[in-house]
Amino acid sequence: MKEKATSFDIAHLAGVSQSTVSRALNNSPLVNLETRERVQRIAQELNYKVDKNASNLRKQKSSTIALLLFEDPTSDDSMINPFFLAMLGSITRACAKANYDLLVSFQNLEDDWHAEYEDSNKADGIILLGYGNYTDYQTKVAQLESQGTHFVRWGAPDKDHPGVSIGCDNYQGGQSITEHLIALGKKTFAFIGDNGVHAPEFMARYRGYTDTLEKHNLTAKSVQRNAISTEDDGSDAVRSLIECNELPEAIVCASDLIAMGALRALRRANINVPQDVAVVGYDNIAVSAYTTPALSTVQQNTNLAGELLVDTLLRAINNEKVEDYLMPADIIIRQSCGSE
Amino acid sequence: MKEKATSFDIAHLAGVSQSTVSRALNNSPLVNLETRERVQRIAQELNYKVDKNASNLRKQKSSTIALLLFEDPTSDDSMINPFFLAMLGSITRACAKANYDLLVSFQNLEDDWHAEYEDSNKADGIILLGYGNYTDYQTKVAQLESQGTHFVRWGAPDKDHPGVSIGCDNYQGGQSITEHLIALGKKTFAFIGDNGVHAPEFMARYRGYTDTLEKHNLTAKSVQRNAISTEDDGSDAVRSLIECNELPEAIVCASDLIAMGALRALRRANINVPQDVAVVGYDNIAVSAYTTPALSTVQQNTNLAGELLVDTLLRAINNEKVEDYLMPADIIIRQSCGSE
DNA sequence: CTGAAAGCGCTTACAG
DNA sequence: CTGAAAGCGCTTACAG
Repeated sequence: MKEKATSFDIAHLAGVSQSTVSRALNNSPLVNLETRERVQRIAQELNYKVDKNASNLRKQKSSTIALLLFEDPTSDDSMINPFFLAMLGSITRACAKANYDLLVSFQNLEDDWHAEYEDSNKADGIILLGYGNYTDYQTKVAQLESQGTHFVRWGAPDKDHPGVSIGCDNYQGGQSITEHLIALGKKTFAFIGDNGVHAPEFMARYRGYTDTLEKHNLTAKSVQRNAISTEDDGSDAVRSLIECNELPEAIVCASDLIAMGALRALRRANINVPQDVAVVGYDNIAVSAYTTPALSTVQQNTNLAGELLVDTLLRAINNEKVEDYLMPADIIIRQSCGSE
Repeated sequence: MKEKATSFDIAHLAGVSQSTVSRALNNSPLVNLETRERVQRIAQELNYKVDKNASNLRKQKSSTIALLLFEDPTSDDSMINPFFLAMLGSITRACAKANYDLLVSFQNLEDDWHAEYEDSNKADGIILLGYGNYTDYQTKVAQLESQGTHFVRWGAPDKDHPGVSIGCDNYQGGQSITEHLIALGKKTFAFIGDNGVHAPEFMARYRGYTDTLEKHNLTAKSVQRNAISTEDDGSDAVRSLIECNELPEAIVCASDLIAMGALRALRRANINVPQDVAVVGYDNIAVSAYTTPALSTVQQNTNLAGELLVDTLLRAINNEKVEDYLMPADIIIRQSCGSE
């Protein structure tokens, strides 16, 4: 195993100064074409790579962005929400395309994020990804902002929220799927999911749902059940619906995971979906295509989202003006709502 | 937004030299307790963080490991295999526990991995994760080794393979699930999955399967169909089984994704699982618990795997002796094999 | 177009 | 226990 080559080694071999090597390797137009090619050839032969630490230290930037995945402390620790995993994939790809490295880290909301702002040195900017309660981490985000850290957050844009947000139009998603159910002739509804201030995404979906019902004069027949976001929560909520004799014609779930639980509880109670009751979810996670019946749901375009997040952050890093962006939500119709 | 503080700023405020600041911040026992505490307090007040680039450059290490996720070029580009996603989660957590950062990057087998050895500067070691053909990337891995790069690979340990491998016992997994089916009284079998040299994991599962059949004198009634690893492959293979009138009592799939496709093709052909035919998968991806019927499968313990991978790599980085490790595979029995 | 020199912010022998 | 100094490997004004 040879010592790792430095730019001085190349300079020596190429018969030029180390400055010229650096310029040649960075494709500076200042350097003579022939010299540049010679230097690059030698660098390749030696399998030389610039030392990122040195280069970053000198340039005072890292060409790296950090992804902070924080999970709601109530969610199942062992399994990451598949939606975030999909986002992670698209973010990874978007970073690669932009020639940025991606540092990934999981955080709990309670954690001391200091461990991560520390990344202001290791990363040029931060992507914040996770559902959860604004107010819980607002102070931390505000601190990021006051430190001048560049960051973008995944979530519903919100005037009160510091920094830039990219999100999916949860209100419109809730509207669209509810409109679809109404068009299918459903008259009574239940919504399963937290509609409180602690889950703004869910709340927006809920508002889209209730506003649409209201528009069609169907509000009176709607009930709502709380469920955080796990399968068990969904199952419990549906069981309670059954026990209270409040089972409606259509159940709108705030997430696919909740809908999985709802389907399970209905199956156990020998209630047929979609014949007896229609069920819809939200997120279009991979599983939703494989349930029986396959779940109708609302899709957030994770590929687009990843690109948008990375592009926006990169523009922010370059001190360009960046703005919130709200992506449209698309409904995916499968069997669970009985449209066929 | 203030300028970022440096160790000199702290030295100035604390009335000590910059060297002492550095030592105090690194908890060097050399420095007087009182001085150390004063320095640390001031550092905290200024929200000072050591510049990782400078520190890494000086120490010539990065406290970062890189994860190279390479995907088989034949697999569906848009969706990452959920198994790898689960691994990614556990690796992320294991890194965090060890106070290492994780750089994530996706690679195609065709890619020039140079872009990543480049990480020898940015990362102290590399984790290689992905199914696929050894021979395809063997030269690249050999090059990693010859450069003295520290790396660990996820996959079946193999004497011919350069470097250290951590993997799951695919042979034993194939055995266990086949034994279970035989115990249930199944007499005729089909295996769906590539059993060639290009997919060593699948081949090991296949050998576990055939050896077990042989042990029970059931070989004659076994057929094998090729399928790379996607759902469509599994569906195609089962259709062909049906068309050729070769449908057995039990179908052993080399992966859960293949099994998903198998279930779909059987449902379309109005063949009942598990009454008419038993189906089992491999991987225990999240989806497998939600199919109808729920899929019996073989689990690789991703949490343990992530920890093992990180621990082993870290030991390799410290130039400790590291060895291949083969994790046991556990069977997960659900409804699709008709045991209930 | 090229070179000599400064300096990014640390850590760590070396000397006291 | 502490300080002055060197140096990690680059990039980039500055001067020619």
